[in-house]
Amino acid sequence: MQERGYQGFSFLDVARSVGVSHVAVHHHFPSKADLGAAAMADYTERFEAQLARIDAAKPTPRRALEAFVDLFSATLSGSKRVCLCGMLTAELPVLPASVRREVRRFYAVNEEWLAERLRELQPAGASPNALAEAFLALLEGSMMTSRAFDESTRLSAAAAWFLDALSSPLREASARRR
Amino acid sequence: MQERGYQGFSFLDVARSVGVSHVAVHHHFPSKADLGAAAMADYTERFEAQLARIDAAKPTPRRALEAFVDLFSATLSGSKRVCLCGMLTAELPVLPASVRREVRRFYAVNEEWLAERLRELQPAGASPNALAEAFLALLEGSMMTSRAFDESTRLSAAAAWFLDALSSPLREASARRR
DNA sequence: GTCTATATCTTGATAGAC
DNA sequence: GTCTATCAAGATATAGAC
Repeated sequence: MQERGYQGFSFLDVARSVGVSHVAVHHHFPSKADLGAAAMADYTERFEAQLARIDAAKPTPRRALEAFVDLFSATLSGSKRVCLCGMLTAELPVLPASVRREVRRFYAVNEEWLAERLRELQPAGASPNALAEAFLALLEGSMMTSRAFDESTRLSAAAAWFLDALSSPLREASARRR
Repeated sequence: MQERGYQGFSFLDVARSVGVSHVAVHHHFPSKADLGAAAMADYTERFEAQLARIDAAKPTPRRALEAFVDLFSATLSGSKRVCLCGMLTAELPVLPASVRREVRRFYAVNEEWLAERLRELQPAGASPNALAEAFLALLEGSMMTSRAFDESTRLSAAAAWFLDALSSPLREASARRR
């Protein structure tokens, strides 16, 4: 699903990767919507666990955001896989409602986490919520182009620029002056 | 293709929208790869024409970039369509080589145009090429989330933030000081 | 839980008539 | 250029045995 999308994977693909018949997969996930929603829900759950792991280290907001970027870099490195949520977002109009719901939940969870860190980092700038949305969109987008060109620098460079623009003390001064 | 992707559209869809049999479509575009590559090539060509239209007005670099953003906003407004290139980028691993080639050409054309405007705007900052890549990724990514949440503000807010962060005089000062 | 067998549908693609 | 007819393949899904 992360490589070829919801429309691009089949029960047979899953079955082969596990070494069973495709009927066995149907037994656990009756419909493709069930399978897709379960995969997305599991993905979000794992992501939440890693967010908790980041928080546990009590990092500065800036370091927390860098660790967040690393989650995306790790997914991308050495594979054709991008963030499952980014992949499914592109296919949203064709997704069953249950899968769509899980995709939106991923955004809710991550944008909330990001907004909290951004609030600590730059309380006087643009709305933390808007910044969180833009940052996540940038990560998802640059992840796609990174894969398309097989250049992992696209993701890391874009993220670095964003964080740099954010935490520049001059920019904070500019925000305060408004 | 802009709504459901390369995998999500069929010859029958195209045929119905034109009012002919799907065989007639095969006559003009023998294979699906031919159809996909032609669509992407046509899309890039139209985009190039609009870039030329922007240039013809001799705008400031900042205004030119804003006009570029408007091209994306216009595509998004009131439909479920996103940029064809963004859509196909997500599906890149499953695309025929001929289609993939056209997708990459879209990036080459637009990133070059953007880099030129960014070079005029902020010669001392981060590499214009890297900024162009990040900006395009941000636009493609926020276009996806705009559609996913039916909130056109996501695209416009993200673009505005980027341009604002770029052209801040304080940021230019910061760049000069390095 | 897993299998074989089967049903049904859609898709990309071709043959050949008009 | 368009049509009807047809094909082969793959996908989702179910029935029923083990």
